[in-house]
Amino acid sequence: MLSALGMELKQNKPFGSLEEEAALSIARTSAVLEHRVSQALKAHGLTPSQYNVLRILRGAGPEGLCRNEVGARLVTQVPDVTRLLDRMEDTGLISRQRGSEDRRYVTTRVTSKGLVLVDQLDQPMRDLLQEQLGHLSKKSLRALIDALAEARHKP
Amino acid sequence: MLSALGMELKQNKPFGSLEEEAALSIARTSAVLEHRVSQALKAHGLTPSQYNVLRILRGAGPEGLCRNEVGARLVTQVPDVTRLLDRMEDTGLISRQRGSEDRRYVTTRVTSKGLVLVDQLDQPMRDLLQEQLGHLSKKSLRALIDALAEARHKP
DNA sequence: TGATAATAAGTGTGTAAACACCTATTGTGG
DNA sequence: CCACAATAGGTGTTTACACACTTATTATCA
Repeated sequence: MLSALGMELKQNKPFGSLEEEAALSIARTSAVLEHRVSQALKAHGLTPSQYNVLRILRGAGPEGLCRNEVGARLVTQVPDVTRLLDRMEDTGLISRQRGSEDRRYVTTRVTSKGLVLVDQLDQPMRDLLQEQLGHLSKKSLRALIDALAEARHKP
Repeated sequence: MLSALGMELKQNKPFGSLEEEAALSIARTSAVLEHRVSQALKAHGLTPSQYNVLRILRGAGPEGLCRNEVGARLVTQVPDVTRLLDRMEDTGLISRQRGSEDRRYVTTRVTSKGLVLVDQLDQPMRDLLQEQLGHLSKKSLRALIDALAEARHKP
């Protein structure tokens, strides 16, 4: 008997191990969920990373954050935060200001335009999340979150 | 008290919902795992998608598969399978042959060079998988796989 | 049978990712 | 104090992604 994922990928041989099936399940699920999010954000001219930045900067408040802090808080690491922020500055969603005491730092802040956009996206994103994962029980979600945390933290 | 993921992302406010935490956990875990795989494959000049193609074509055997079938079996969908295969044909890992009965089809097969490479990668990839997920119990893995399958299949 | 739909594959183009390398500024120890 | 490491940020370039559009071939059915 084939696993659910095996059938999805038209695979006609079983997985080599539970670990392999888990790894592929994680990758597959992430891709499926992110694709939907990406589609929803595209209507507003945002990529998932850009949306993530907006949320991070909204959370940081008026003091803003330096580039590396933004990068560290991204759910999905991107190695080129500079140009990610460049693009967002070009579209007026964020502003950047070179520090005065320590001139190495550049403080990044969300603009009012960016704030309006991210606020406006809260409800649709919540709805999308409910549509995607709302059918899972609290217990399933908890188990999922815990198992994933365990997977990320090697002993 | 903060969740584990919350601390990882230096987030100072709790998640809005369990669903949100689950979605971010999935994305985060997938990114972390794939990054390691990507690093390991880079030494052999492969991307994760290319490695996936090699495994798919090895599984398909000598009859090969047409482009769309390869695309359908990819764990992470890519909208441009043609050029993914182009690059692999350029590096001699796969071969392509226009069909004779139905000339719309192009059959893609793994070459002996590609086969050697993918065979050679089996053990290192198994080792990496064990390193990443080997510390999870069978029960945890099963729970994870099941919860992810549930997440992918909306009611 | 012949217009038309459906299927398979490929192309063009703008955008973003990935990686190594470079510049500017500040902190530190001899 | 000054060489030098450390930190913060940016640049250049190659490669890959994503989307819409196009071509080629076969199936369908009025």
